[in-house]
Amino acid sequence: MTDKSPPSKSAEPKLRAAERIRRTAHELFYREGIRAVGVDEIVTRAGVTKPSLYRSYASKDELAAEYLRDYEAAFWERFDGEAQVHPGDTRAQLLGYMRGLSTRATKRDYRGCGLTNAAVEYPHSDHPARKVAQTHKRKLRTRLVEMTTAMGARRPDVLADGLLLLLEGAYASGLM
Amino acid sequence: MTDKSPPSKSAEPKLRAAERIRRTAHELFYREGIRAVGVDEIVTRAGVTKPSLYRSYASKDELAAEYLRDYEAAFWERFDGEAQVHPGDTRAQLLGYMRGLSTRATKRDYRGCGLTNAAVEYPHSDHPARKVAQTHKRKLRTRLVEMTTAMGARRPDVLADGLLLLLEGAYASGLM
DNA sequence: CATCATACGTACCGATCGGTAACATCGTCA
DNA sequence: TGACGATGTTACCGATCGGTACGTATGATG
Repeated sequence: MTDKSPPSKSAEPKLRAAERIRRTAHELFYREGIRAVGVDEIVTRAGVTKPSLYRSYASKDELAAEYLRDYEAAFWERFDGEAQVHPGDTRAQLLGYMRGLSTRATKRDYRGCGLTNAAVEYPHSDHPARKVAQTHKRKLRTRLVEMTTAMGARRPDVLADGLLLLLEGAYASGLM
Repeated sequence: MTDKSPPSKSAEPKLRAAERIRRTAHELFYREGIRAVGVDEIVTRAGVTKPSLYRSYASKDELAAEYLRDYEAAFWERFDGEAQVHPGDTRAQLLGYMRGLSTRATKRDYRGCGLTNAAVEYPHSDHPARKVAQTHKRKLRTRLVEMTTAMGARRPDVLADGLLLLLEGAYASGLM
């Protein structure tokens, strides 16, 4: 309403409806779980209609995958953000992320890691959502090995696995 | 068919149908997730019919809660089993459980902790399944504090939380 | 003004969800 | 035998699921 600006020269093919759906789905999927949220509820709360959803997303599963891609992007923003706060100091970067995580995980609306949760909800590896989650966890492990290597760890992969254990433990413990 | 033995003098009020449902539900709920499994699939695979399910269980949610109670019983069996293998040695008991867990968690059909998974699927604390999960995790923490106290830890609760983090991390890491 | 594509809404679809009513059948035990 | 409790059979319910055919508003361009 208050935004009467023209669509500008943005190269984005998607406009307002798709974005509203995207954000509403993100919020609902994270808070209630993907399976627990129907497409009707999404479009209702987004103030749009169902055909608008299916014009931008092939299926609910694809919308879920998109949600997870957004979630992953936000994760890397937080994670890599520490690299800029503590340039060169890998150990401080990790500790920085852990500290931020512990802060977030103790908030009342924390519901764990959206990617891990999706893997719980969709155990089959051929599901779009599961694929995003699985790929991300692999990337994260690779990243952690790079970091522990840079730290000069004697057994970088073992340390990386330990860190992964700690991270997942913090995610899971935060949701209860 | 091959089992023609009479129901014996067992004091169990429940017979064959309820038990078949119980075990089938346990397997399906753990493997596919609770929300992913419909009651029709359960009764079909159990070789019974829907009315039989609802004669023994008030609702699907209650059946899910029952599944989690069974899961929890199996957990304590494993966990307390270590107390008998290493009597008096609390540290060895914990390590023993961790070792057993790491073995199970690396198997291909491992799908994480059923109780944690249920908490992911049902975020609302008024849900029967969620209640079972939440209560269990609290009991486990209490138990861990007792053990770390017995071990003479300087800060038993802090160590217990650390162990809880490790456990949940192992559960979550095992499912991907 | 007429045109035309883009974006959106109305109304509906078949399938499946959890759950139930009513009745037939079976085995057990008195 | 007769009565009873547990189970199976069949058919059904309203609600909700994910998904779609088709008409309508809008806004820029000729």
